Amino acid sequence: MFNYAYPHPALTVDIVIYTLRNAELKLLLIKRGGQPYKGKWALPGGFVQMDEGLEEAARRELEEETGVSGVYLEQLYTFGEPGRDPRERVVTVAWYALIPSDQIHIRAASDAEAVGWFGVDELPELAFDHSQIVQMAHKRLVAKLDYSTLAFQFMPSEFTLTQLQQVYETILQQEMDKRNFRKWVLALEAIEETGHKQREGQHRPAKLYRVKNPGRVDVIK
Amino acid sequence: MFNYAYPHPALTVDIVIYTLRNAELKLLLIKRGGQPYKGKWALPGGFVQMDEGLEEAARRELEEETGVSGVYLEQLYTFGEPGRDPRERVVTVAWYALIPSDQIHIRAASDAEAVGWFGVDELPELAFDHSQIVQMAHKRLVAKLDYSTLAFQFMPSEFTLTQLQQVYETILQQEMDKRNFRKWVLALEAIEETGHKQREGQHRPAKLYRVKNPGRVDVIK
DNA sequence: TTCGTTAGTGTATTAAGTACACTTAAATGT
DNA sequence: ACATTTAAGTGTACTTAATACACTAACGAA
Repeated sequence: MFNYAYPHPALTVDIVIYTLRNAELKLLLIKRGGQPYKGKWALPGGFVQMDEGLEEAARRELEEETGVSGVYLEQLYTFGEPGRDPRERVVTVAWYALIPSDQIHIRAASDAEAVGWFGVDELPELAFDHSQIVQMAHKRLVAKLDYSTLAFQFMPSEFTLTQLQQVYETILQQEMDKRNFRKWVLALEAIEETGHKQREGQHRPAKLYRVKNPGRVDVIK
Repeated sequence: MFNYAYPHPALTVDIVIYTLRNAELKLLLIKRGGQPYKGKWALPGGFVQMDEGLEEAARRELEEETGVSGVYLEQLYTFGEPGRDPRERVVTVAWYALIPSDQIHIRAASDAEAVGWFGVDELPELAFDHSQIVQMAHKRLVAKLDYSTLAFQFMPSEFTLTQLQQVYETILQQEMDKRNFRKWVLALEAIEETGHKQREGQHRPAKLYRVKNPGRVDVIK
C-alpha cells in the first residue's frame, strides 16, 4: 500500500508506433484483454515505474511490444482529462515512434495479447481517448515531414531515391515530381551515395543511398 | 490519506509566462518560500487537482499568479526524471503562455511570495529543472515565430506595424528591413487596418492594425 | 535483338525573398 | 510662418527557391 496526504493520479505512457509497409503507413495496436474497453484495440503503453524516466518508460514499452530499440521516439503530448479512464484519474504521456521498414520482423508481442498493424486509414474503434492521440500524432508526423528530416527515420540503412520518395508520397498522400524531388532531397545534403546498387526486376539498377546522420532529425528550411 | 496499490507520482503544472516590456522578452518567476530550493526563483506552478484537466490547472495557476485569463497557452513538454524533485517523484506538465504587452498591469501575485519579471537574458539560477524548461520554451517560441502567427499573441488589441516588427526583432534578436517586413506581414492577410491612427511624438502618426482572428494561431507557408 | 520496366537527368518559368533610399506627416522651437 | 526633428510610409531591381515538364539509360526476360 502506498499512502499520500493528497490524491495522486496514475501515470502511464502510450506510444503510437509507426512503420511503412507495402506503401502504407501503419501503426501498432493491442487488443485489450481486461476491463475497461475489453476487446477494444488500444495503443501500446503502460504504467511508468517510480525509478524510470518518462522516455525510459516509453522505450521499455516499445521494446516489450515490438522488440525494437534505438529507433526514433519523440514525446507527443500529455493527456489528462479527468474521466478519460473510468477506473481512476490516469494521466498519460503520449509518444510516437518511427520504425524503419526493414526492422518489422519483430516478435509479435511479449505477452499473450493480440497485436496488429493497422493502416492509418483503416483503424478500428479505439479505447479511451486513443483516437485523439493518434490524430494528433498523425498531424505532427505530416507537419514534420515539411520542415525536418524526420522521414529518413523510416528508411533502412540503404535505400533508393524512389523508395524515399514513396515514403513522402505515402505519408503526405500526394504524388511528387521525380526530378524535383531528387533535386530537393539531394540539396539537403543529408544523404549520400553508398556506391552500391540495387539490382531487382528487369530494369536499370538503382543507386543506393544512406543517411549521413542516422539518429539525427534536423529542422530544414 | 489516499491509498494506492501501486506507487503514484505527484503531478504538477509549471508555466513559462512570457510578455514583452521595453522591447525586452520577459518571463515571470516566483521566489520560493519553502524547501526545497528555498529562496531560489522558480516557474509559477502547482499541483493538478483531481477534478480538473491539465490545461484547466495551468490556466488556474496562470490566473492566480497574474490575474490574466483568456491568453494564449500551449502545452510545452512533460518532465518527469526521477529525482527532479528531492521530496518525492514529481512529474510536471510544462506550458507556456504569452501575455499581450497591455495586460501587464496585473496584480503582483495572489499570495505573499515575491514575484518578478526577468529578462530572458538576465535570469537568476532556477530551482529544480526549471532552466531546462525555460530553455525548451524559448526554443519553441523562436521556432514558432518562423512558421506561425504566434507573435500576434503578444500584441494589444490595436498596434502599429513598427510595434509588430519590434516584437519579431526582440524575440529573434535580429534586425529586419522595414519594407520587406511590411510586405511579408501584410501578405499573410492576418491583420487589417482599424482606420485609427496613433499620434504620439513629433512625427507622422502611424496606422493602427488589429489581428483578424485574435485567439487563433495559424501555421503559415 | 526486341520489349518491358524502372532509373536517371536538364531547362525554362514562376514565385518568393532580399537589398536598398527617399518622401510624408506630424510636433517642436525659433 | 518657417525650419528642424522624428518616425511612418512606400517601390523596384536582383537573387534564390519552387514548379512544370519528357526523354534517354540500363537491366532482365522472351
